[in-house]
Amino acid sequence: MPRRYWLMKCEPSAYTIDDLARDKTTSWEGVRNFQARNFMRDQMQEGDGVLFYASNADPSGVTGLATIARAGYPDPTAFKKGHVYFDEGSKTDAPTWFLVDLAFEERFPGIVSLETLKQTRGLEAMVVTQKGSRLSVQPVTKPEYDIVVKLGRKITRG
DNA sequence: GCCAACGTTGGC
DNA sequence: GCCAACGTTGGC
Repeated sequence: MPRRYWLMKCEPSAYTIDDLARDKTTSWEGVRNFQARNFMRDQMQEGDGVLFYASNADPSGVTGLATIARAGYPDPTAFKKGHVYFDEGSKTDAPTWFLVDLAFEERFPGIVSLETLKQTRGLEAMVVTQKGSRLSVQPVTKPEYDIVVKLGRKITRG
């Protein structure tokens, strides 16, 4: 299985690339969307590349890189009664929700803004640049990933 | 804070 | 199985 590439969104008020740099690894808990769940449960493999995307930010955009440190496994927060991510329908013997672990890889010197992504040739088909795209876990092609990495390392400010 | 676009739910 | 109503996402 060749290495795959992904984009994962998070609001800065919840978690940032700096938090990940500090923590080294984190569990991507709380995703409650079936499409995103399916990617994490069925397709993500250890070592896959991740574009870390800050949504609802100023500006929104890719702030760095991570790798998948652990492939999909049941989201423990779904089983915790009283937890914000608790889901009564998710049973330990038949879990509804899954997550992956991320490992910090790189923090870009600036943000590759959504506007930049939209204006960059080769990224026209990226899910995140499509109008109304709300999916928080998205597949990214290797050419797209490479272009964003190049942009991220080049950019000098947010 | 607004609101368009989207996903989910539930009545029928 | 349709679809209106509702809640959420996320750019602006």
